[in-house]
Order: sequence, then C-alpha cells, then structure tokens
Amino acid sequence: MAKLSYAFYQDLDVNSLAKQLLGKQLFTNIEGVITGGVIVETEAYAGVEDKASHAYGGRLTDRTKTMYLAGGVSYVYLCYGIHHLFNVVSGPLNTPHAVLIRGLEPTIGLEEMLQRRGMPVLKPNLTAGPGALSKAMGIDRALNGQDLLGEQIWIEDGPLIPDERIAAVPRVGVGYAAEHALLPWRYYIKGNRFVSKPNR
DNA sequence: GAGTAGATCGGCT
DNA sequence: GCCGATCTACTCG
Repeated sequence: MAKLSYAFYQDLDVNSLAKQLLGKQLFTNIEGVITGGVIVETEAYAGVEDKASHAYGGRLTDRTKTMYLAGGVSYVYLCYGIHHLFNVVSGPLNTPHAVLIRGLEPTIGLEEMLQRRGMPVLKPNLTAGPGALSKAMGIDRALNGQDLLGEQIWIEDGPLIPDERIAAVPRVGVGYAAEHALLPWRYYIKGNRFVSKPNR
C-alpha cells in the first residue's frame, strides 16, 4: 500500500480526517525493527478553538510548536510524566489541528511489541489505549516532529471503513474542557477488540 | 469485577 | 504547587 499524501493530512476538516484514518495502517521502524497495525480508534483535536487541545487559544510552547507545522508530521508528547501519546498533525501550516491515535490492531512485529510491553501473550490491551500503543510501537519523543512520509514512522493507505461501522462518541479524559467535552469527536470501529476501555 | 492510588514531566494559575 | 488527551497493580467485596 502507498503512504498517505501530504494533501490527505492537510484537510481542514480534522473530524473528517480522524474518521478517514480508521482502517489505515501505522508503521514504525525503530533501529531497523518494523512494527505496525491497523488504526481502530482516533480522536480529533481542533486547534485554537478546542478547549481540550494543547493549542487552545493559540498557546505556543516548546512542546506544542510541533502542532503548528504543516500536516503530515507526528506530534509525540509525554502525558502524566510517563506515557508517550502519538498524534497525527493535520491541517496546513500554522493550523494546529491533530488526531490522537488511541487504538491499534497489531499486524506486523507482534513479538517485538510483546517484548516492549513485557507481556507473555497477545491480549487486546497490548495496543488498546494511546499510552499502551505508543509503548508497543516503540514511539517516544525522538519521533516528535517526524515526517509521516519518512523512514521511521509512516501511515499507509487502507480500506475505507463505511460509516455504519464507525461509532462517534464524546472524547475521553477531557472533562475539564467544559462544553467541548461533550463533542462526539472520538471515533472507533464498532466491535473491534483493540478499542480502548470505555465502550466498544 | 470495580474502585483507587501511584508513578512523575511539562506547563500553567 | 497542581493538574493533565494514562496505565497498572493492588485492595475490597
């Protein structure tokens, strides 16, 4: 499959993009070790107008400046001082939209992923949840700002998931975002085992 | 099986 | 200082 183009990532409608990313394949190549899987859960973060976004109100710091790059790069940051969360930067330059990847169905490099997580056998929670999948894929801040058409981390095209197989629900862990917490900007493939906790 | 504490970095109020 | 786009382990029922 071909890698997704910059035009795909620079779509102004971050919600449409979050939905389209379902079914696509995410890969990493960490020091020659390739792992990958199918994206089954995403969340949209709509730049400066979204209270739940790090870029709300135009906030610009060393951490968030990656989000202002033109769509088609990765945004990796540390959450709760422990977990690396992986986002796809989208929209054109200076439009800090991003899509958080929350769930992945592993396909390539199963052994490596199990080893990185210290798990003896494959269970859905290997890659269900943003912190978990980053660890399994070997994603850390070294990958922040990397080109998604590059050699270390990339996304390949995949089947389009029909609307009736996609669920849209409120986002997770953003209760502080007031009225924006209720927006149904979390998307996942119905019934998939690698969707993170609440729901399925 | 559900609820809670702890780990621990960056960026605010 | 406090709290966050989280996960795991451990407690209690």
